Amino acid sequence: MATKTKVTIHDIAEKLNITASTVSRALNDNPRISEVTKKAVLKAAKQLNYQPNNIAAALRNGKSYIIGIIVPTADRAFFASVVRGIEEIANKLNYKVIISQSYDNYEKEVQTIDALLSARVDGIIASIGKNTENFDHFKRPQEKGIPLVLFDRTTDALEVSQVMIDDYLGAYKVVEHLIQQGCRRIAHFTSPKKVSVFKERLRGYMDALRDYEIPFQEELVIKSNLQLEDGRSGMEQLLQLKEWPDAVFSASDYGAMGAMQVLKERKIAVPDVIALAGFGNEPFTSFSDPALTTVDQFSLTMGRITAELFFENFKAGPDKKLVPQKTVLKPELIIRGSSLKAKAPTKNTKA
Amino acid sequence: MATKTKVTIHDIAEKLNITASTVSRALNDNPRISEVTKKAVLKAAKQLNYQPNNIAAALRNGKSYIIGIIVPTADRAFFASVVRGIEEIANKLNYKVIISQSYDNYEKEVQTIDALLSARVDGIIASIGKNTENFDHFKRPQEKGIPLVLFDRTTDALEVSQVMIDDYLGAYKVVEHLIQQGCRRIAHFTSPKKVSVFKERLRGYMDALRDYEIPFQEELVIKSNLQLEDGRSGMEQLLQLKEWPDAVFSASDYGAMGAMQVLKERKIAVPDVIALAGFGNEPFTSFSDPALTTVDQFSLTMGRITAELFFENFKAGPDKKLVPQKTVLKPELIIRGSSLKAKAPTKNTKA
DNA sequence: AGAAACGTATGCAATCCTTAAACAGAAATA
DNA sequence: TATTTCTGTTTAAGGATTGCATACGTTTCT
Repeated sequence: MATKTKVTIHDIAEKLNITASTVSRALNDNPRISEVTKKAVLKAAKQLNYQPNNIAAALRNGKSYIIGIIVPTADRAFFASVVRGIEEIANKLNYKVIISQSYDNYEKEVQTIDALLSARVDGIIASIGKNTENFDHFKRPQEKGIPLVLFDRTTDALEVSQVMIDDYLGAYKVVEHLIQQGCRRIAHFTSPKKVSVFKERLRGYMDALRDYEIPFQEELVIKSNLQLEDGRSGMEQLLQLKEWPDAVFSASDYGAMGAMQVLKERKIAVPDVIALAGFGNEPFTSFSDPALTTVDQFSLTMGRITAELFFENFKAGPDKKLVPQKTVLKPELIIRGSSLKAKAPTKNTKA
Repeated sequence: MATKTKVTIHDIAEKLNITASTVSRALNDNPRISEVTKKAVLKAAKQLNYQPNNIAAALRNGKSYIIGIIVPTADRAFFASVVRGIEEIANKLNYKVIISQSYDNYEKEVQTIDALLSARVDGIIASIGKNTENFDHFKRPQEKGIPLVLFDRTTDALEVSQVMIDDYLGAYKVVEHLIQQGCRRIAHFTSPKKVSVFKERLRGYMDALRDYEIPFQEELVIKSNLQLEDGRSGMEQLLQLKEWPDAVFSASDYGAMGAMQVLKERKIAVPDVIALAGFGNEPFTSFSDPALTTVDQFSLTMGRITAELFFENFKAGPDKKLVPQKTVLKPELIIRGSSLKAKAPTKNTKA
């Protein structure tokens, strides 16, 4: 009972012989309404099984309490964690999140921005797709006064706040570690795409080599999509070289795992003959044998920080032309068996 | 330029000296509007940089084109995949998805339902939290005419459509496989929670034992939260028994991995001394050494099917008191090294 | 004492933007 | 001429919010 079709504040008003505006104020705990009335309203609302209509409120207020998230795909551990972190913070502030996937597809990304704007989200948090080279669509939210924050896959071509990890540093640390383990011929799996994270990792790789006076060898850099299969074929390719590498640093954990599979199949010892390291600290990296040395990206933290930064900017108001903030998280090198040569000391190991 | 504050259909109407309703119809490709007018409207809309206001449309139509998803957590591989599958289908139909996490917390789950109803979602797709034992809050959407579909963690206490895998069958197959490998003392990791999936897996385990005339042993069933740590302690516990088990079937992959870690540390051969099997086909299961035998749940497919079922019900209309459909997907046993004894034939292996 | 001033609690009416039913004028057809 | 057909217009929601107005009781001042 008491569950007719749609109950509105007018129904509550009618029941109590007051007006809808009073009901509205009472429900919003407006100080202009007496305690007595508030209580009566609350009680009647419950009795009638009233459900607030956020849509109507959003129309009136110009605020939907929804923020949009755009990720290439929702089911990669990294993005899933970031989404979780964002939702966690948003939820605390009574915001809801709409999630959309671009599938690394440029057109879809453009459409998605448009759809989110039409949905009247109060802001957008995004990670740019791999194939995106023109960023004009990311300017549209700001033109409309909708704040935008980018994470991980960002670009400096836009004047927006962004949160990322120091991919350069992470890569540098990996390569430095491999060198300290005695490796001198270190291969690198990277992506041909113009994605900042991969460019940075490559830069870190090259700089570490340079700093340790190891010559850069073109033939040791393999460009691919960095998936498991690419790791396999990349490794095969490296094994064709007259001189094998003594380590492979893949810009993605998947690539490293592919390489590990090939090496195991061929009974090539990891890490003793060829050491391996990945990037991302995907859950599976700790379960392989040997466990994979990798770089943790603090994905959950990144999600939280991104959301916090977003809401900070947000509170400042759309008028305040605030300077875009760039937050760079320090990655952590996770040293595991795949790169730990026999005599080297175990340190910094993490499950 | 052309980007003032907010452009509405009235601005377009004014510019063209027609009325807003005509503009609205033109934008919606209503046949009652002439081609000439439509083109003019479209052109003006572009010129003015018009962005449709879905909120206003939703208020008017009583349809938001948003569906809500409730999952315990967004960053478990299984749920992340399901979410991806749902979003994929929803997106094709021009729906957006709001994602909320219940964190397996009952109160939060209740609140979330309420928040989604207030947000005026057109429907809800949910997986029930582990600690939920009262399902009244799931009745509310239907009272309000908002369709609800459950997946994976479902309940028969509600008259709703649901999509799940045949957990019973999956578990049965695992245990049958272990028996065929020669195991006779098979332990099982399960959950103390009243979650259907775990109860079904336990039932499958027991029935397989019974069918093969292996006595059920209370001491071999370990109840825990099924995480990595629980798998470790569960394994430790089993190793205290006077007589060790010769196989462990964990209702979750994490539990199985924990067990594997302990066995490796103690140099107990897997699978020769103790075979292992998990459930879920988490990505990491194929990377461990030995790779973990498990059950694939077709999470992505489950997401897609759930969404399709949802939209099917949806199109039928809220009035049609349609009989709730129960879709049960067949799981696939993925046999890998952790359960394959030396002499047994390799079959059905999958990366 | 009478009136102005003030504070409290609420009502009134407009607004947010889009849509659809009902209606209307002009051209086309019977 | 009467009736459709086309193409729009008028008008009224849809539900919540808010600036301004109002009603009433109390305090303060002359």
